[in-house]
Amino acid sequence: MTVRTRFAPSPTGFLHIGGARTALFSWAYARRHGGTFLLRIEDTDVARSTPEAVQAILDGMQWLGLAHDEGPFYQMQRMARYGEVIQQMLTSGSAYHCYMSKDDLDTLRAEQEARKQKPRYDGRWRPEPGKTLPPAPAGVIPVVRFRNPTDGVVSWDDQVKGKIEFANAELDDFIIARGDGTPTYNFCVVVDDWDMAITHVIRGDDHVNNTPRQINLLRALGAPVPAYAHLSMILGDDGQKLSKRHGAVSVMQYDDDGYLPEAVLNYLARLGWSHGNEEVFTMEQFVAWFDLDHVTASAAQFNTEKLNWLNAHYLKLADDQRLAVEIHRRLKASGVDTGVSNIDAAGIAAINKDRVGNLNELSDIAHLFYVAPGISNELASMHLTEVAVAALRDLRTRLQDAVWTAPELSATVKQTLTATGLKMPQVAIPLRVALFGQTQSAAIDKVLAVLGREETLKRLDRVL
RNA sequence: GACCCUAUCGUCUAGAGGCCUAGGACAAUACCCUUUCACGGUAUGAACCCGGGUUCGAAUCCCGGUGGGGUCGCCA
Repeated sequence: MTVRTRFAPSPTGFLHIGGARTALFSWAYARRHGGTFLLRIEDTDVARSTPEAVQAILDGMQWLGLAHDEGPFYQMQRMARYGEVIQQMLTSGSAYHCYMSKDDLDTLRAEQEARKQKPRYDGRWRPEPGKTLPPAPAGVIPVVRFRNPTDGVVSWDDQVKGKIEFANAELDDFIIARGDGTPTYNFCVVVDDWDMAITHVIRGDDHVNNTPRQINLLRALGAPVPAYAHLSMILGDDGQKLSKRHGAVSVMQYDDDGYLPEAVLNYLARLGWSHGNEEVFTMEQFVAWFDLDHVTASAAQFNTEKLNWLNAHYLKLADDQRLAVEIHRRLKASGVDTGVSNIDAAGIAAINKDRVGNLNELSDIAHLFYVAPGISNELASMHLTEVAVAALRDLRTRLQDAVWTAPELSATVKQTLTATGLKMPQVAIPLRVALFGQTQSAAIDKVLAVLGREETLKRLDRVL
């Protein structure tokens, strides 16, 4: 049997971190078993679905590098098929028309809640042997309800949570088609998973309660029941649940915030899944190791600090040319023209990538190379003392004819040390202030090498 | 309220009855390295929710409690 998994978001917003992990696990499971991963857009909520959201989801998936093998399928394009199945069910008696109005339904639910009961449809239009149904009210367009079994239990062996069992008595006859004929979620999912031959449904925890309904539907249709794996939810950094109002952000926000996709992926993989003590691994390793047995059943709290650590780790490993592209992109976005200078962004990346936590910090440093920052009075008076300026003057003369490589520049600075009798920090710090308006930078010889002779002398002359 | 799920250091987790005086990672703290800030290295502190069982033996199995979460839509 070929494994077929799917990621089925509804296009009512961006791809957030929880959805991204669900997609990642579905993708990995298919890859792990040489199967097929498909993307399905569940857009039957016409009022809330937007093309922008579809694009946002596609963008997020692409940024993460989670490629689907089939799709994207759009449920709105499958209406004919849904109508056909509904008609079939109506004919076979596994579904029926219900003329109860929304108002009556609301009243019924309010009464049930007042009695502290579980709100549910009371089956008044459900056909039963020997039961006489009221005459269909004129002018009312009925909804279609599924005739759910009333006895027994429905259970499945959840691939992450173990055996889960529901009494059919707990389930009511849910609506599968609205008054306007459009099918509803549980129904579409079932028909799609069936038609698309999905073997493993990997989805969020919030669908556990839909599963017994979907299994009953599948059985009524005579369709095979796939394996289910329900992933527990991801809580915010503060332990609170993520919501639109609180903490739920688009995966693209992580791009904006300077995270590398491989860091986000590695973090997400490790959030709720483990492989012994492995913490840092490639996607190839993840795919080779991934299994549902080691997915945690309980909710996990998002930890930005650990993500930051992974991001810093992957930054160190990242190719300098790739980082150069990121630097240009980010600087350009903040209005800095990097074209006027011949400073090599890859060089900047090479000497700074192991000192920063994210791409934005790297870009901020790069900014200092492209545009000479001002020097605050405070720093000037503290570091550009008479002694320091004299040393810088000495250094300037030597720099004039120095061979412009880091080792040679290091030697040059040391000559100034010898000449002035100062210690390295006594020269290096004023030099940093003169060059960048701040006291910290990467190793000063490397910095000079990247900044270049012309720019270095120009900046030095400002303070001499 | 009903139903369903869940519970190991602050956080993510290892752990499938003896290997556990509970391991790793992030974070924290200390020290080392050092041309500043970082990086890096080393070390330290830090947890099995509670109560009953089962068993020679339980973090691991069972029951109950408590905490947390999910669902109860003509949303998905």
